[in-house]
Amino acid sequence: MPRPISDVTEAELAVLQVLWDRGTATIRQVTDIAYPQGRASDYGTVQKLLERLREKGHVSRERRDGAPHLFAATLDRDGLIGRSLQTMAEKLCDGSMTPLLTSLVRTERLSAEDRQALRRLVDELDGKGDRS
Amino acid sequence: MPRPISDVTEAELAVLQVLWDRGTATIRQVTDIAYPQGRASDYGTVQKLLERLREKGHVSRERRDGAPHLFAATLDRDGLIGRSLQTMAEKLCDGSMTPLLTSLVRTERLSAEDRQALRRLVDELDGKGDRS
DNA sequence: TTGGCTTCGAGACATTACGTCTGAGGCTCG
DNA sequence: CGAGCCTCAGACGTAATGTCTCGAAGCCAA
Repeated sequence: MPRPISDVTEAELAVLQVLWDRGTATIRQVTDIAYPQGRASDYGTVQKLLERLREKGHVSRERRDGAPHLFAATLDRDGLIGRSLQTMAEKLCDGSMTPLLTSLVRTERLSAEDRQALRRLVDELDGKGDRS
Repeated sequence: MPRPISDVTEAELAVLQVLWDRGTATIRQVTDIAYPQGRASDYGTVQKLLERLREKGHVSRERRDGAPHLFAATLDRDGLIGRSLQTMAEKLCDGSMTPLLTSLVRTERLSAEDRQALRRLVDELDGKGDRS
């Protein structure tokens, strides 16, 4: 039983990016931005993508009478990042995110400021109880 | 143009895990571990998966005469993790890994030891030049 | 040698995901 | 009324993925 999954696909992500940028948008607006070539069928494509994103719970829709539906992302960029990292941890690290963290710190060329920020973040966590 | 990608698929990952655990293995050995149900066709399945992994350059094969081919992973777990993080950064963060890092530190319930280890890692980086 | 086993290589196959496209119907506005 | 949007729903082609099968070849034991 073959079944590739990815929660948010390539084209869906392009749509999400527009919503992230603009906050809210109509299908027409998303289409104009995400498909500048302006094919006739692009509108329908975007509509389908928004529909699927809505089924997944990542996008909400506001009905307005006399005006086109207004769409907004319910999953923001950070949310998607967290979600993806979680999935990745489950697949590759038995659920633990620590290996990902280690890999990132090792790989990333962190500037001095980055390192400072990171240290501050950790200190912050130290403060907030959870001192296990 | 539809084209979902993932570099390493679900089934391929299962095969890789076996190679990571055992170091090297024959098709038969991988099959026995990854497909305990023991269908007749599983051998062929594993063979195909190994072939595809080899095309992607993630697995190497050693010919031995008189004995079945011996397979080994050329991409280890950390390598795959780094690779995946990289892909993710490109898709979601314009190539920068910093947002991933921040998200991880925020999300992960880091124990005191984890935090210590992380601090040490950062200090280590501070030492090694690259003090931009 | 024959028969049976395993391996190897290659390809066929069914199912699904994904992106795209189309048509029917409804509404508004001129 | 007609034109032009919008919405809903579904169909479609292509590709990916996992599975399955086949023919050829090698090895070993009887």
